[in-house]
Amino acid sequence: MEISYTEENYLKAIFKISEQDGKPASTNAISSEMNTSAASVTDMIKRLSDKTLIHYERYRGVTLTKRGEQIATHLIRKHRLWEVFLVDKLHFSWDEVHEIAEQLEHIKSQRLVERLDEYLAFPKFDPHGDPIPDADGNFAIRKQALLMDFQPGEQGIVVGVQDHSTTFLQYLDRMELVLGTPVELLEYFEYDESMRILINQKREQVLSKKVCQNLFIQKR
Amino acid sequence: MEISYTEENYLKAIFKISEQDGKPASTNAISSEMNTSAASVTDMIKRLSDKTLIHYERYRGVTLTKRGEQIATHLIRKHRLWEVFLVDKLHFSWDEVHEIAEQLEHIKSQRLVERLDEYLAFPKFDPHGDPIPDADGNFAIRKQALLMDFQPGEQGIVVGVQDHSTTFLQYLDRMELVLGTPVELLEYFEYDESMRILINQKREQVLSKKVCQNLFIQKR
DNA sequence: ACTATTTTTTAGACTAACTTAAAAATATAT
DNA sequence: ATATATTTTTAAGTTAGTCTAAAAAATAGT
Ligand SMILES: [Mn+2]
Ligand SMILES: [Mn+2]
Ligand SMILES: [Mn+2]
Ligand SMILES: [Mn+2]
Repeated sequence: MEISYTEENYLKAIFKISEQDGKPASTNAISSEMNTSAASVTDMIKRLSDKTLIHYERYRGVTLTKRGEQIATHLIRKHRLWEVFLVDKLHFSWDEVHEIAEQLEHIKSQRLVERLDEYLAFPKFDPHGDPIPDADGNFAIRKQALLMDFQPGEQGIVVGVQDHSTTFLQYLDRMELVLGTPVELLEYFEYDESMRILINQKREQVLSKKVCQNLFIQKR
Repeated sequence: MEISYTEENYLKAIFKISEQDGKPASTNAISSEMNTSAASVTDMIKRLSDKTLIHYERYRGVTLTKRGEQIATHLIRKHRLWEVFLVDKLHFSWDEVHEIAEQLEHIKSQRLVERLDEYLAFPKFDPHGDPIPDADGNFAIRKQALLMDFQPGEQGIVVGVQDHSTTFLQYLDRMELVLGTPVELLEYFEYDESMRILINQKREQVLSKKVCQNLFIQKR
């Protein structure tokens, strides 16, 4: 059965919401994620349900079926592989690639994904530190924590971001807090919940609460 | 103004027909190229005309405006660059790439095209020997002729194909008549218009009329 | 338990892109 | 020149995806 560009985006939205909230995706949550009206969502829900891509009970929210989830994770796989391609091969910066990958993820060719994966040397994470699911939809798991939850003295390396906005990514570039950078929490200021950290074992920097809440660090 | 995926394909079809026939594209020619009904074409012609992408007089056929032609050549540019990528970098064979490039040509990102072009070292021809237009829509010209029109004794190298079908491309692979192969016309048989040629200065081969009509050779 | 608020669905309507069937215009052939 | 054939357009209708406004159901607050 053919799945349209739009249907694919709805499946991806439902996957994202379910993952974030840990419960069925509500009509409003989907409409907000998709920037469409709630009525349009109800409409699409019927279509996806007819195609057995989602489980749906009215007023109860939706969850993906096995097949729906497989399509969603495959889209995420393609999205993230293309982001790796754009950054590693075409030298885009990490704040420029998402929009293009949003288009590229819809290219339909099983063989293309496999060849691309191989060409990129089977990457496990994308340029933002997000895991790239394998062909079966399994995501690599990594023990990571928000800088927010660190105690003074603890060390680690930057491995990902919660916020994917251009402004945040450019801010991190400016602070030389790219993926792989070693950091150590020196001091926590209760007053504004900011933190003083040591970047790359040589430069001290105070980071705001907002920044600390959006930076994933792998402890060492 | 936004141009849809479908509108892009119509512009490309009109460009192709005008180029082939050297005259305005008729409704029927477009419907045949697009695999849609003539009525659908008339419908779309109105939309494209409203957007000033084509010149249109009813019952007279259509031609592209400057802007319409610019969009069409830019699509061809992207299509052929992606084909080079697929063959050169992802090691697809030349008979597998067209379908995927049909999708990739619609990815919208000026910067992506530029980076891709650079990454591929600014190729001037695609894997089928077709010229890749530059950013201004100018095609490289190469003096080439169909093998059909050669005289016994003349030599040259294979530089392109007229027929892009999978079966023809696979036939050429089998005959080791890939792009760049030196050939010499040894003998012409009037009976069935077939030709005996020397491939790569070592192997003799008889080619049918149909093959000779679809193979572009650059004389030397 | 009832009322008020929020969420979701239904109803009705629009656009892009498509179809078939019929009508109109153009081209061709004697 | 007129009849015939071909091409193109018009008319009417379908589907996917969208919208706004109104109705219905579920949730929350006292
Ligand atoms: Mn992304
Ligand atoms: Mn990413
Ligand atoms: Mn092609
Ligand atoms: Mn080609």
